[in-house]
Amino acid sequence: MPESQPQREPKMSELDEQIANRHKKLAALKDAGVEPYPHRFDHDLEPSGVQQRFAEQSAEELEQAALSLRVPGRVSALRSHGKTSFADLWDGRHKLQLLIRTGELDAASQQVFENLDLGDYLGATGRLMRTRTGELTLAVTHLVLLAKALRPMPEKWHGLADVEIRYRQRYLDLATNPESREVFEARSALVRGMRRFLDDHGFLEVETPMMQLIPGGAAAKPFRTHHNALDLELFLRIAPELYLKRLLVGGMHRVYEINRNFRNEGISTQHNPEFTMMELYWAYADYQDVMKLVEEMISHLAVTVRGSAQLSFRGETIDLTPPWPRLSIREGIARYAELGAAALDDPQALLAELRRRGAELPAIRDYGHLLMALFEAVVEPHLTQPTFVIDHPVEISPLAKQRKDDPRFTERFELYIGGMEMANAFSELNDPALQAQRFEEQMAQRAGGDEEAHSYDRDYVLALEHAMPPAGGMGVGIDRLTMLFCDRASIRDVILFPLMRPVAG
RNA sequence: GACCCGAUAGCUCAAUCGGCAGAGCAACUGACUUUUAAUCAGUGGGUUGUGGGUUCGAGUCCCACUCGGGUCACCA
Repeated sequence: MPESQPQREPKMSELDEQIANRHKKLAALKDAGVEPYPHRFDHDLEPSGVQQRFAEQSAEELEQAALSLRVPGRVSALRSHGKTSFADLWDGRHKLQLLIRTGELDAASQQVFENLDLGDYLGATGRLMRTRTGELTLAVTHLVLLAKALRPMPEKWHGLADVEIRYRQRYLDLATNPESREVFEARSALVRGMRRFLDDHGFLEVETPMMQLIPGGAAAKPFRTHHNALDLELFLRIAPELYLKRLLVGGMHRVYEINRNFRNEGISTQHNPEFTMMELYWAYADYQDVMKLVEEMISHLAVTVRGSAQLSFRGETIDLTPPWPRLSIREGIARYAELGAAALDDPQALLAELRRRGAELPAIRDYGHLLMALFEAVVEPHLTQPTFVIDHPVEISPLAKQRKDDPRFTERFELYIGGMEMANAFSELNDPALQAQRFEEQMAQRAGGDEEAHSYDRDYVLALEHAMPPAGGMGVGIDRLTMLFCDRASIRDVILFPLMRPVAG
């Protein structure tokens, strides 16, 4: 009597039981001489390719053609009707239905079929046909196992919804949620389109150091690392800027780089510690030229990647048709804070206005920092449609040229779209003495409590002393641009493996 | 870093006022020769994130912790 057996096995959890079942099938296959993880599979098309190529073929045309195809894919559904079964092969984008008549399979194929589980990779050989409901179907003559899945896949209908698992085990997200895969395909198309656009405009793609002695080119806290052989403290770059501008000195007059930057700061829906930036430098141009270039580039990419210059983002329609409005820092504040012209020039009035609004006060309270703090508090929330915010204060723009008509401000722009800062650009400062002076001012700010003030890079000043041509330069956040293009609220939805805290234990 | 919200079967989700922890898919057994979220009959599967507490009784209330999401701060 089974219930009287004292050594009865303890009950297995559901997951353990499913895994055990799959291991049993794996063992059965091995016993039958089936290789469960073969090295390769000669195939004609994946399911998407079959669907694409034969979409227009009628049942009669397929019957006449009597095409034999070899198609690989992951088994995503299994419908058994006794002697006839249907399986779906999935390639992450489309499925191809298999028709399997168990009586008509050879012995090896029969073994594979009897030990099949959802999630297994399969290679099917058969004749392409349409069922009486019109479904494009491969009538299988031979089956090979390409890889055995030892754990169950997420449920087929709802897919994987748990955001934590989607980020930690992105492969499950990609394997089950087509809309997630589409985001990363769009991201790839975006980067490809950007490279093509820049190449077509005579820009040369280059690579500059990711490990730097002095982390320059931006205001941010760096990650530290160490080179053993040289016993050297190094920093992961926060920006490639100063190296790319050294290339301008070297006569590479149109360069760009698309790669990762690393900033040791908080994580949010718009921030990942490593993120992708496109930076370009363009000799003999200034920030006005760069504005025209970037509005042309982004609107062009929207049309080629998304099919329209009008994008839906967070429930609003964003129109990327150029030209985009230019809004100076002071104009913006005057418009949205309704401060008089006199107050705009008066640090005390700016401080009073910040206090009145209960806004965060900057660590450094000079004119430029106060003006920017007020801008961020009152203007930024309004910047849904593409807007070039221009003419930033010199105190926060140590790498930019000053305006000739008002040296308190620089020839700089930040591009805002959908409330996100998408790009940052300026007419590049190339006067070595002035640059040295700006670095000095940054060091003073650092001493004054701003941990993220720029570092003094003497080697960069040395390069400028050899003459850097006048140039416009720009950085564009690729992740955020992808968020805009794909209407995603979080940067984690456009980065394949966002940084996550490890699970305890 | 602060605050708010969340975590239930492999997956997607229920569970009324604190009163026997459930469904669908998936798994397992069986039926079925054109289904496609196949269908039908049956079976198994839970330390309700972790650790405490209150209570006759906790998925539910309280405290702490872990992880995640969101907002703010910082920043691109």
